Amino acid sequence: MGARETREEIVAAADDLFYRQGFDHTSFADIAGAVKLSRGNFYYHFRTKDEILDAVIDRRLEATRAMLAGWAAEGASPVARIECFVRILIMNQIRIMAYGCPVGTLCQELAKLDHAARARAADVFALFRDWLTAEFEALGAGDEAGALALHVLGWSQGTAALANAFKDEVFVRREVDGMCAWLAAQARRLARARR
Amino acid sequence: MGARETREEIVAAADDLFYRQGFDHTSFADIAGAVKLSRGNFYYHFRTKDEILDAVIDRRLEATRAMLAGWAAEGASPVARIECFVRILIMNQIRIMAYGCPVGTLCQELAKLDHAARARAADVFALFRDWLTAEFEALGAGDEAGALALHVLGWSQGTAALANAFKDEVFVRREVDGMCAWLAAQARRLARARR
DNA sequence: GTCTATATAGTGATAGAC
DNA sequence: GTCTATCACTATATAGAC
Repeated sequence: MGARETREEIVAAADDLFYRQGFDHTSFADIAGAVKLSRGNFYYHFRTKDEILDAVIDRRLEATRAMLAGWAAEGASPVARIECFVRILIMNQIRIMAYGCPVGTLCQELAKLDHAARARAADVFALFRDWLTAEFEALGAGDEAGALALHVLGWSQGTAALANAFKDEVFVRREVDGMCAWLAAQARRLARARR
Repeated sequence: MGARETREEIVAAADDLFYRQGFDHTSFADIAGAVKLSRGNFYYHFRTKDEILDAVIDRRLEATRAMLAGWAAEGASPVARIECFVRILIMNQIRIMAYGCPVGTLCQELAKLDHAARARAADVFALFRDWLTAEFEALGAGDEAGALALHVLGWSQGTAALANAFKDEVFVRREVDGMCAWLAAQARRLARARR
């Protein structure tokens, strides 16, 4: 097999394992086993664990950009597009209840490890923040857009954290509905202010 | 030194290290070093790492009960008492920006490790949830109390998660103000409904 | 590009002297 | 109650054969 394809298989497997088991708790042997490679051969593709982490973060940044671009095309209005973001809590509910939010949990783990890649992991959060900010600007939020974006992002993070701790589907549904209602209220308020 | 005191020193050191470095990443050697014990002697006090974790969770449960009891005595009204909870985001801001919320991060790590103590770690969350629920009931929220409690708890979790990722003090301040304003609005709404 | 074999360091955990 | 010495295991990482 070509080195390029093998490398990508490794990164995909590492991405999944880092999410489900955590970065520190996932060994080279785990990843090598998942792609059916010997540990020796593994080092031909990646020399250090930090190199794999960098590649995984790159992959997540790219996947996030693609997802955000998809929502931008899918939603007819800023409200509809922001609702796409909110709904990932429902769409990924089972995985979130089991393993938490992939973005938030990696950031938190790297913070505890005091890892050099900590800032790059937070860049995934920044992609969401900037995308949401642009949508709130399109809604006419002006200077307020950044604050509204962080509020929605934080709200969804908190919902994911408690979904993981309590495994309460009703809670998740209720918070998502609350977010959508809040979003509609903000849209009305901003529309009034614009007149 | 008495075994009791040594044991408590170990648990206090482990509590701190588990918070700052994570449970899995903290070794026996780290804890033994922090309390200036040899690793051999260490095993006289705790036979397994899971035993230390159990003791740390017990300690956190006890500390949380004491804190909640303190707030119950301190605040003159349910709103004032719930504001005590909200303000821990400000009081512990520096540590939260560095290491996240102690409760949330331990729950998330144990979830990834698929650790047996996962449910007991979530019990600390449950203490906050039940205390907040009782306060919202005192505010006249009735059946709604549990949902309002989880909403505040989730909001503070999300704020802690993003505070850790972005280290943005202005954001934390703004969300805390937002929580207090939301709380006041809920109190007004419930007071109206009671009339 | 893939493998086996191996070096080195750290882990949780135990035994037994003092 | 505290220590040193040690065990079995796993981790990252390397060397070199094929």
